[in-house]
Amino acid sequence: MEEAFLVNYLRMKLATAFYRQPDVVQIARDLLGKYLFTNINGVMTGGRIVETEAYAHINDQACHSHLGRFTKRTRVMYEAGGVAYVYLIYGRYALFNIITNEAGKADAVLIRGLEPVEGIPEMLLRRGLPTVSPKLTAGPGLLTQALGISIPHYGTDLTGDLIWLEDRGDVVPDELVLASPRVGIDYAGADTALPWRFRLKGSKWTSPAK
DNA sequence: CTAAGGATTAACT
DNA sequence: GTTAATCCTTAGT
Repeated sequence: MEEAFLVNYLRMKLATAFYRQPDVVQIARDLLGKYLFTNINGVMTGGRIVETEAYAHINDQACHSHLGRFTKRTRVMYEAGGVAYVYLIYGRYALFNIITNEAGKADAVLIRGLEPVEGIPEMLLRRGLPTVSPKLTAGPGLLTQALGISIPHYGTDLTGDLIWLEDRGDVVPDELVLASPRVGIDYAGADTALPWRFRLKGSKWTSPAK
């Protein structure tokens, strides 16, 4: 087998077919072990996804697009799967979500934890940290800082060369997946019991939140 | 443990 | 048009 082919095979960029699958919960689980990269100002940074949460447009009050809510902020959620939904929370932190499903079915997966792999010196610089620790990328508002993702990346096509995901042949077996209720959504109306938060068992790069 | 921070949104006039 | 409450969190006591 040609080496070039092998490298290509092991580093396959996720295509629209992946993002447009109908089951957002399944996608959230399958994203564990995938790799998220950015190439901003010619600097590549990225890592392995170890924590996600699913948000569905139906039967899910916690989802920004629930019951067809369509506003300036939620507009991209209604595009076909494979674009970035970035929004600001608590006035400070950008959170990165992947839009899934077909156009009009506004599902999303929030990326909450990342194991740093590529461009670690640049990530440290962006985070203002001297050494590598879970404070680098363990948390949804932290990994966006480390990767340089912010509000202007709202709507970015995830099959392009700015922000993208790769399957590197890393398979996470079910026994290493922890499914639990989501974080930070216990406000009026949200179903806090749904086990739609997925974590890689034993990873120190999952978010510290309750 | 708690304060911070600013956009977003719903609820008003 | 305006106001007030809210938030898929983090950093710092």
